[in-house]
Amino acid sequence: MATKTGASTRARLLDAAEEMINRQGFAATSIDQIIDKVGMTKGTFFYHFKTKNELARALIERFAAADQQFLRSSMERAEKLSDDPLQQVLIFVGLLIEVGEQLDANPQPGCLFATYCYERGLFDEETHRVIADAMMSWRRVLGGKLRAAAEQHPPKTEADLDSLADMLTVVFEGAFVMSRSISGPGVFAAQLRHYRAYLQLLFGG
Amino acid sequence: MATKTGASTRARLLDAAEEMINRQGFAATSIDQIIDKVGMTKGTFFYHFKTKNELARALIERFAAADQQFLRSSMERAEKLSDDPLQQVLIFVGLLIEVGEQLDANPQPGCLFATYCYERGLFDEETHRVIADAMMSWRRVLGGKLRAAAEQHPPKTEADLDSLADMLTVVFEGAFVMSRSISGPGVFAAQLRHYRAYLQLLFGG
DNA sequence: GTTCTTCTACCGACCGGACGGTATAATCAA
DNA sequence: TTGATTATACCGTCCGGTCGGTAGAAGAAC
Repeated sequence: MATKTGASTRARLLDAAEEMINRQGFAATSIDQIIDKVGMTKGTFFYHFKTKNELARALIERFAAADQQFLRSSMERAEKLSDDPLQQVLIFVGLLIEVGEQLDANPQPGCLFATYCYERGLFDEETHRVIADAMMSWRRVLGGKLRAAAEQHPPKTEADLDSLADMLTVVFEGAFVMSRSISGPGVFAAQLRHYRAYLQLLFGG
Repeated sequence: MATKTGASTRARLLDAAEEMINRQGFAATSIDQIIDKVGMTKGTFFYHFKTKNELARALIERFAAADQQFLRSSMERAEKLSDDPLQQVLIFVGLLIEVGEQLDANPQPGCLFATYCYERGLFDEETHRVIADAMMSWRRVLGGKLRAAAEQHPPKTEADLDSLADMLTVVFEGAFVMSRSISGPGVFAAQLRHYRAYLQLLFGG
């Protein structure tokens, strides 16, 4: 069917672009390189994307959608496994540690959010907003849980719970930089375990 | 004096390049843009740097040297203020929090290490090694202190001290991403305070 | 059931300009 | 004079983007 091939062609372009942008950034990834990789022509590319920057937006929207779905499904899983908000958070971080272990097995894991934010000047406001919204929703979901947890388990130290929620994102993004810069085993898993240990110590275990 | 102007010319090129690379990345920063900004010509640029990638290496080496000096001087200051290794670490992180507050006042703070690692494919092995060495020396210096601290104050939980040292770098780099992506006050300071709180809880205080 | 039209999907030659880089002359202090 | 430094003009390549066109499926009309 016509529509089917069209959709898969678009997806293949997005896949190729994401992989190359991950390695060398957006500006250094030319349209020629992308179409060469998937064996298509320029006409095809510009049929699916009006400009290179529209590709960028489509990419980040796809990435953010997957990110959101992962956030929600992981939190739902955690909620099914315990009724205590603190335990839910710890299980949630535990699920992320599993993902971290997969990332650690990857040769060069990358996050499109970070890639874009280091070439920030190239993208428009709407693209920036997609990234900001994604991060804010992690803060909202995890922050809400942390507040519920704090009610039942008063923290040992005064701590701002929004920035504590942000810290998960911060650790994740920082781990990307470190795992790319130095070759060592288990960066993500180790860092996320520290974050979990902090939560355990803070809320008392 | 000839040498003097030469040196300052070179430095001005490096300054301009760093600022623009910070905003839009390396690939998207053209030599023409750099020389326009400082009001020079191409001949001048290529007298000082054989290629664009040599500029990249000079930039990262200058950045890494400053980073190293900051690491050593901060640790020395901390060592003068206390004899207890744990207190030294906590003071050290406290000094970083002060730096974090300055970064938070900045409109778009950036770290060249992270910028390069998100355009990794563009740089040669030696450039990568400069970054890896810098991160390793943070691990070495802070990790050493943490081991000394752990002897006198046994940690509440089993914790790998190298990755605990790495966590400072991780938090720092992650905070760059977050502070660029969402506009909110005090990202660096808040995140580094969480790191310090973790250390305090872990080693008991 | 064959003609005409329309639509999606794709192709590849081409354009102007920007890119990294070079060649070489001019300037100037010591 | 010499060597460090700066200016100007230029080169070939690659860049993002345009454009005219093709193939083929799906209707619609008769």
